[in-house]
Amino acid sequence: MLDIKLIRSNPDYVKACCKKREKDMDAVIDEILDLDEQRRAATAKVDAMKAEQNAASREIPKIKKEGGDVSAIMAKMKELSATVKEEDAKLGEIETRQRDLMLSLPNLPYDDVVAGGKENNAIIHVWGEKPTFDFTPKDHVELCESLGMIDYKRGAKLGGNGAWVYRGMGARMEWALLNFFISEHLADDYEFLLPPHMLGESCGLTAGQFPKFADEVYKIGNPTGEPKFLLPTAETALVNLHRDEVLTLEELPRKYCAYTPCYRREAGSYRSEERGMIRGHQFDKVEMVQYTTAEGSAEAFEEMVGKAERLVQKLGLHYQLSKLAAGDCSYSMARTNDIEVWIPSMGIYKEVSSASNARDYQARRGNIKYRDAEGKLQFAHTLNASGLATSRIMPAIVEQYQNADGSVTVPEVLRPFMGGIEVIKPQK
RNA sequence: GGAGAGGUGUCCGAGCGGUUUAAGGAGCCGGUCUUGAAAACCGGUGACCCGAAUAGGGCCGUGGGUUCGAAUCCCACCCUCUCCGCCA
Repeated sequence: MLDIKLIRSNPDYVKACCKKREKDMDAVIDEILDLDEQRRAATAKVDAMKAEQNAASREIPKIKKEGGDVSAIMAKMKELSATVKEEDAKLGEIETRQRDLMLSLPNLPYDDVVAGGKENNAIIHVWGEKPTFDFTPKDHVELCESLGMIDYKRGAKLGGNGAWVYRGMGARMEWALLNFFISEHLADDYEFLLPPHMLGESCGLTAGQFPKFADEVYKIGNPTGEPKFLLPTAETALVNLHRDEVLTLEELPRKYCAYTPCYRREAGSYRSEERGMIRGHQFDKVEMVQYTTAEGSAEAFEEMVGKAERLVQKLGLHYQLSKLAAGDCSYSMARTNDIEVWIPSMGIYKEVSSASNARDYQARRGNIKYRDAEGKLQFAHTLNASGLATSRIMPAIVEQYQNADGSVTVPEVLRPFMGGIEVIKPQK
């Protein structure tokens, strides 16, 4: 959520920022400002009436005690009470509408984030080189099947389209990847968490998935009580950890990492080129989240990008680092860098990590604060970065590390997590 | 799933319709005293909205309701604890 004071004082800047993201929010912003004036006027009116009620409430017992007659004043107050109720309801409607509109606004991109969509993304640097093969390389779907790593057919039988079963060396490698990532984060003093996968509505609201992207998560209806949803990323859980809390300066930055599957509907986004596990409804990811001070978030962002990059480097995978244009940044984010790994069979780079700085956007939604050096309350900054998502790392590994005989060499850093296995050989 | 108990300010805790502007502690900050500290005593100590304001409003799990007036009464929901049941 954005600061209403900023929208009030500089609506043109906010409008321009939205346009950088290719979102025309002019009408919404104008309505917010209009509602804001209505709200302030209505607040003044209602508050004045309530002050009168309070004064009468103090008088009535006094008069009663002195044996006076209160029927007249009570009749008058009854009338006022009805008016207050009415006006308060109107005010409530204005507030709700204003809040809904506020929640629908995207985060404002940093000034150095360029305008436009995907096509304006810029490559910051490229690491490693495209592997070359003196044989005809196979794609990951074929490799994973022939190596008995992934069972797509039975995955579909169990979970339908976009589901697969890791098995044998596939399951071993998946588990090894997750353990490798976590061990690296532990070494960097990130606290390891395993959060619940079913979250309450307010988690989605704070993270910024709701209301905008409510249709893209799996909802879990219950016969009684409030509905829950399956988290689309561990960020949704981690960023809610300190919701409605005041953190102390000493405990910032807070660094967390968590492993969870990510559940996404991916409605309508499946393309035929995205075969195999490039885009699934459930994939595994280790996520990093930091809570920082306002001053500390820029540095934290660089740290997290660097950490994610190092993971890909240690795996020896060729990748590129991109700085996303405003329109391609996540809705809640002021800045996003993507790490995209080379998938030889597709001839393109695919995102394996997205690192973003939300600044105070999520903190405002979730009321996450800290006390600064002067003792004043400030909204915390939240950042997140995948570290990493496995569902594209494994295709990249099997394709980039494949050998002429159809085997796949296991990246060295994973071997300790796979019982020392060096090569995954085709099954007989 | 059933029964019971409970959710109050940074923490503990009172409060059961109108002297509550949320008692009383503890903690924290400042002061007095002291060589210094402790103790004792005195004063201060919340987040939010509106506003020029030291004026007002709102906040006692959340949302409704009753009332001239609700932390206090009623309803629904959420959460915690205890016991029972169910448990691939």
